[in-house]
Amino acid sequence: MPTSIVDVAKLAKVSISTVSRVINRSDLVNQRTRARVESAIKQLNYQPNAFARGLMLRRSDIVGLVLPDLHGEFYSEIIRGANLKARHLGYNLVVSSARDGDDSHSLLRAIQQRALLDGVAVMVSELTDRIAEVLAAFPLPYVVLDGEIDGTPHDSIVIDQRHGAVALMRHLVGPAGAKRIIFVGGLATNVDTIARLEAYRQVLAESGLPQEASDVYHLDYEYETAYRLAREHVRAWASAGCCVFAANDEMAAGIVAAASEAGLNVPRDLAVAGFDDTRVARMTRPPLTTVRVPMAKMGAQAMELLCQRIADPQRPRMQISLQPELVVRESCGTALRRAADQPAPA
Amino acid sequence: MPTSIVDVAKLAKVSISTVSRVINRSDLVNQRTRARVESAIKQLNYQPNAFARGLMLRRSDIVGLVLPDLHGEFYSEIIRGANLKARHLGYNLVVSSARDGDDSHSLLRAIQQRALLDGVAVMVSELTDRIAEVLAAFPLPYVVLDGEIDGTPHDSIVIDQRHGAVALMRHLVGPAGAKRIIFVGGLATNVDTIARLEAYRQVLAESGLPQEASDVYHLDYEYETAYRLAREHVRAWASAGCCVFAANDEMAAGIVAAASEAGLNVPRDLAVAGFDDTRVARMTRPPLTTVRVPMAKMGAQAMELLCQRIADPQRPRMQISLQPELVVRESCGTALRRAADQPAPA
DNA sequence: TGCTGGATTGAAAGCGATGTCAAAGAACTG
DNA sequence: CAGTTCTTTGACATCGCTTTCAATCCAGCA
Repeated sequence: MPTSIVDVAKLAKVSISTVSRVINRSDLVNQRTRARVESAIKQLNYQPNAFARGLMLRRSDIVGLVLPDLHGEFYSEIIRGANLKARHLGYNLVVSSARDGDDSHSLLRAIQQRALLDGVAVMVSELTDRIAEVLAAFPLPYVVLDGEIDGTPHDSIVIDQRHGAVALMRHLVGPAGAKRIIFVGGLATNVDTIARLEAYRQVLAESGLPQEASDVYHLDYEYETAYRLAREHVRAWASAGCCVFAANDEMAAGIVAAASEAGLNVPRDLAVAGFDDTRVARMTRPPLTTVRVPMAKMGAQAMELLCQRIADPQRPRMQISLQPELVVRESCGTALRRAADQPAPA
Repeated sequence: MPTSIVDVAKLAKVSISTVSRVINRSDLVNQRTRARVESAIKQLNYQPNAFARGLMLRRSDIVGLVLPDLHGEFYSEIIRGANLKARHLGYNLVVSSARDGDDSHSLLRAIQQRALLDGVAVMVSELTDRIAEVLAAFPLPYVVLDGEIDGTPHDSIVIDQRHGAVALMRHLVGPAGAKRIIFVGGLATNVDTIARLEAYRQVLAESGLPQEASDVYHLDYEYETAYRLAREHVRAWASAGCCVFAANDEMAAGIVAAASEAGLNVPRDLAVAGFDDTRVARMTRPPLTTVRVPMAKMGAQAMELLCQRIADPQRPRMQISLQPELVVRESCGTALRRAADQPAPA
């Protein structure tokens, strides 16, 4: 029922080839003919059929971004960066989330089955063997976001978490002058927690601070949980001259809240640091010292890499590593300050 | 280069018609033949070409969701609800954001131009004439999210903000016992702010509380701004027996923080209410009384409506109105409590 | 044996675009 | 004016699938 190229051709009294040329801005069509065709197109409100077009061209100029979940700022930052870059590169971006009653495996399959995309960037919460397997047989150009840092056989963008966490820890033992550091992380199996915990241990070791197993807590990345834990410990921590390194900003915020309620002054009595530099980091009093993970950049780089792969499927795989950045705010007692209160550059 | 239906047919020694039947689970193909074809498909790792398929079927089973922006929890909630529902209805959902160097108009155009979608749900920050015009000429089934409540010529889902704000205000003047209410909103031109402010005025009027122009502040929905404002006023507000109605949770959180710092007890000295019931609402001490906007539901309803429209393009337009829900937590002094601390049902 | 009819299968006609190639004029050269 | 080139146009094959529609096979039946 919708108008096709044939209708336009008829109305303009030309062949479909000519119409096609006009659409694709080929320059071998006469000015007057072009005008006639264009007016016919307008008159019929004609839109080329994308399926037919894609069938011939074998491309849609659309790339996908699959995230494990759409909650949280990380993801919207990634999307923002990816979107912008994709558009610069001449692609449209569509986003899909994997969770919600469906695991990433089956999502990949869905996309794979009816791929109308030229490529996808996938971020998975865990790069399991199953998923790796699916990817290996993936019929589409793809890149992996935040994959493993060591020789995966995929194009990927990785964040050097370890590096960021080390920087933060060094700040705590250095300028912030911690005598003892409490680590509050997520589950012990969580890859992010693992990386951050390793950095924690490394810096404690290299600076000769005490490493007590009881200084490490494994929670669930939630505000409320950290708040409850802190309520029981803040006084003890404060009197022991501790700093707290929370593995994300939300937990750090919960700890700051508990400390304030206990009448402690952050950072004087208890310094607290977070991780991720999400919106919450600026929503505590005082705002949090944290580590900014360059999410927007990650999205952008992913698109860049993806488009290179689309352009040249033979190109050898690449891994790009991104460095997080230490953001010093008032929650860790120090004179150091940085012009870091602006949103990350796109 | 990728395998096509012809390759499968050859390998299985059947015609492409038969392969097609197997793919589409037609039941008029012999068991043994089917098995042969299926094994060939597996062996070749064959995936039907989605363009060719779409060209014939005139559908892709993919629907789109276009949001003005992907920041914030609203959006992820909408996406969550929409995703789930879309899948139930047999569609895949892709999401696109409109902002970021591109206005929604041009995004719509992009989608429109190369539509591979069966339909879209669009949410625009402002339903300007320009956009309405684009929509009117839209060649695809679509629904509008959070459009205007009065007779737009589109299928749309609207949230009855007014209703929610009235419920909250009545709670403040009733159980919370406010003598005077401060309104902290966004820009005076913002549609959300306008609706909430109207409710504010209405309830003040009906309950005979004072309406001072100076009790209404127009900020920018940001935590920091509200915090700064509150720092100057909280003591005065508290001693006047005020409640604060902030037009979103972030500003409410900023106000709570300022009050706590000033040594005031929330809610005893100053009651504060927010709006939206975002994650932040549970990240203040005490947690915020607020209004939950049923975002997930909105997404789901949008998909439902969209799919109905796709199924029957002739169906008359529909408007669906969704009611927000008052969520009472400790930030407004009251004995009233509700089982409202769980995440919204999907 | 010859027919009817159900179960399978294949041949071929699109779907709506792109792109190749040749044809038709127009313009230019000798 | 014939021959050559350039510009502009149209015919038609093609992409990979779905979907008639007809053909084939074989059982059942008179």
